[in-house]
Amino acid sequence: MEQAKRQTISTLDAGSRTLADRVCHQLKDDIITGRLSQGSKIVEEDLAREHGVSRGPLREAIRRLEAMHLVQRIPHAGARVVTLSEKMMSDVYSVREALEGMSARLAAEFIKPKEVDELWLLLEQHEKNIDETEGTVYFQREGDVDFHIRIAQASQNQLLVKSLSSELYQLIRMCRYRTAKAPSRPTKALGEHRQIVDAISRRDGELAEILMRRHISGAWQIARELLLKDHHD
Amino acid sequence: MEQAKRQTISTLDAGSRTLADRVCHQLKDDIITGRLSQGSKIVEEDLAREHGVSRGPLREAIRRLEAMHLVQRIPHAGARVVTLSEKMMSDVYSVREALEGMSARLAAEFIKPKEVDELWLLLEQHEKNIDETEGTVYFQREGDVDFHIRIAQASQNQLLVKSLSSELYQLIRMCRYRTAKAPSRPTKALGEHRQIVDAISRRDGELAEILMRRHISGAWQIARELLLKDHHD
DNA sequence: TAGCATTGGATTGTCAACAATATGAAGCAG
DNA sequence: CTGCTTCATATTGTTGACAATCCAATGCTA
Repeated sequence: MEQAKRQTISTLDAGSRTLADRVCHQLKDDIITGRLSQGSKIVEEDLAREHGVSRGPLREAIRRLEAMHLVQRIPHAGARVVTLSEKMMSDVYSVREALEGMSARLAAEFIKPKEVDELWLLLEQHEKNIDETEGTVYFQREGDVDFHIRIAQASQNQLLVKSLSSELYQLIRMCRYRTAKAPSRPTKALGEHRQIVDAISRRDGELAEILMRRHISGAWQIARELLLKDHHD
Repeated sequence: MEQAKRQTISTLDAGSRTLADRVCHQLKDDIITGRLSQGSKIVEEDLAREHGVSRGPLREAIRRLEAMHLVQRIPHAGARVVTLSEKMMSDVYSVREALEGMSARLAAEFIKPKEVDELWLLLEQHEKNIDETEGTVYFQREGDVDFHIRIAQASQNQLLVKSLSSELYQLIRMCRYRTAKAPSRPTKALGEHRQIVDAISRRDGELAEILMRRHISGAWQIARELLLKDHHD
């Protein structure tokens, strides 16, 4: 009954037991929100002083950010914040499509009854949030990520969960942040989520995969159009 | 004309510019070949002394191995070599299927004419190697990895290349090492590779993806049967 | 003036000592 | 005898100083 405490994934919690954890968490947010601008160079000593830690923990933090694809590092030459070009974002969505498509397929095969119930419950909460907040879809976005992560967990594939939640998740958040001004279409997304859960609960893996891939590739189309519009202003 | 020198991926070359690079490379091989047995605990100071470096570079090496999913680390509790259970291997092959399926699909869309020629050339060399070595299929295995990496590169998706070659590649090698006693079926694999390249060169992404996924899931079936047999001896 | 070697400064890589934390054994209460 | 507490030890986390490397500005030569 106390396994819930141990279950928290280290990359998600902010309470961080170690200095490197805390600095990594802060830097991660700084990069995603743009406080550390894209392409800017990272100087270890400066950042270390700025965050009140030694270079050791900071180096570890940077290495973890590298694993999240948030910084690019070259030996002896230093690290730079990743530049999120349209091409890069396209790459991210492609990988997402592949990984989450497999997620949905496996989830249909291996999901536990309890997890199905929890998914339906989650979607109900989403619907309420949409009705209440109407225009303010920020919470919906967080919930959206939650939804996708839960599907991955339902697949019972630990490597998939790790790849998505630890390695790709932050990059996805960064993409979202750039196209956050979108009016979005939470209702449509919710409907698609429902279809996916429905397919999964009916154990139709093939359909679940197709729906999930269409869902993600659709999201990319919307995001892409937004980027093009931004280019024209 | 000198871009070829710079093109070498840091995670692949053994000549390593930094101590952490070299130690990481050595540890990686130690884990894959079993010199560091699965599940064994990793003590920083011991390994550092053993490899003639300080704890600093060794810690970095371990963190990189963690990013390759070769070791699991718990704060303040230390790191252990990953245990490659059948379930774990199954997870790896599922992720491979998703990622490399997308690779093939994108390659069909974006591959350059020059790369198509190089792929056909590669397959010819494989055929020669099979004829010459007959039973000794070790080189084929190396070449096989080369084939899959090249498809990823042909997809023009940098994230895909990185995910496969840096993060998953070593885990795949480790799986292979466990099922290496297999008589394998290089000729059959070669035929499947041909089909895949054929589909790609005809720009049929959908088919290329299906063929690639079937190819990988087939390889897993073979490997799985081998594991079951091993269990019975 | 253009091109190249040199050198100074900045930045990363490496080291060894110190502090914080967890693991396991021993002792004690119940 | 069992379960908990306490404490010693081993191991990881952190720090600041030192060495190796790279980058750019400077001056020299043709």
